[in-house]
Amino acid sequence: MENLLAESLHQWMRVIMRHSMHNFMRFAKENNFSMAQINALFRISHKGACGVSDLGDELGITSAAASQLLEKLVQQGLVQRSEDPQDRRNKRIVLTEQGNRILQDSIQARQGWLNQLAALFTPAEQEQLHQALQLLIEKSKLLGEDDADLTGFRTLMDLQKKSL
Amino acid sequence: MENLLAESLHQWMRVIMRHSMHNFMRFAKENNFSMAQINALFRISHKGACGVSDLGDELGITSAAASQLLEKLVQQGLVQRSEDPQDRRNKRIVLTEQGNRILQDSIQARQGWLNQLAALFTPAEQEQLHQALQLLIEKSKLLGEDDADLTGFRTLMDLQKKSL
DNA sequence: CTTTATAATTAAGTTTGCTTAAATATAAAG
DNA sequence: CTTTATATTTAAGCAAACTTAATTATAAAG
Repeated sequence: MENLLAESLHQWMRVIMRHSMHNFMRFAKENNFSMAQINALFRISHKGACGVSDLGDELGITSAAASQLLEKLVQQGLVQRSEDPQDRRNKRIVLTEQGNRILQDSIQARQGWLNQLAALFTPAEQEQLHQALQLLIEKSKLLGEDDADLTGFRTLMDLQKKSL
Repeated sequence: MENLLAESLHQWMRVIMRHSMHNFMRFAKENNFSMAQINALFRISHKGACGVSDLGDELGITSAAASQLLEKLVQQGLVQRSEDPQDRRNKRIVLTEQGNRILQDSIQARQGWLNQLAALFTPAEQEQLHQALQLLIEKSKLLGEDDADLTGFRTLMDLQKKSL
């Protein structure tokens, strides 16, 4: 790795993944949610009120699939689906209070350990780390969500093609 | 939130997830891997040589399911499955060179943006952030992987039960 | 008004990822 | 040796999450 900070960031990411994913998946399983469903709750929460096709695009599935997914979430009382009064072809999708609670619980399941971690530091260290993280968070806002093709897709797809 | 650092950590986690997950899932989809498969590659890489049932436990599935999952990975040339000479009931599961390459590519897809982020800082900032992250990584080692029930499962399950 | 376009849903069928139960092979114990 | 236990695989079947195609409802354009 060319860059010391980049290396640290990658290392930290591995730590996060190892600690978080197991609990998160256990949470999903024990409460009978699919990853797709929880993912949908996240996206709905993040986008605010949005339409069915929008959500499908967001999740990378067809609008038909999104509609079906939503139907279940509505039946479970996690999502409210109402007509858009402006254009009645559209639906407005929002989380119910309960849906938001489930989302929060899933976040807690995934990152509850961060609270324990934070408690391990002295107040001075906490202050220093807090500032460092704020710096990272600030700069992250300059980055778009999609990395076009800096991600190594091409090489992999070539590789796959040859191996088939 | 009671703690400033904990709050920053949660916030930073949200940033990481938002940036990483979309690219990661797109990677999986475009290259025709399921999450289960990539997850398996991770676990195999992390545990080193291990048996089929071990892997199943790790992934939270039956050994039959693990066997089937592995069969596909073997056919794709990503995993090598050989007899354990010590106890020939056991299989030794290891990544092939190609399997490891796919794993690395998937990591790149997920965290390639971290390189861009790192490049946004001055050398002095990079040094400061590097040290902060190393502090976090160090302390993380003191934490177990499972959080027992600090994760809020109980409250959620009660809630679910009532709503059914 | 009639046509065309758009948003969501429904229907039908496929694939995937699991499960349990049965089969196979090896090891360990009596 | 025979029995019992363990590790993996195979077989059969099920449920979830998609897909495409058809349907319904509304909006916008001619």
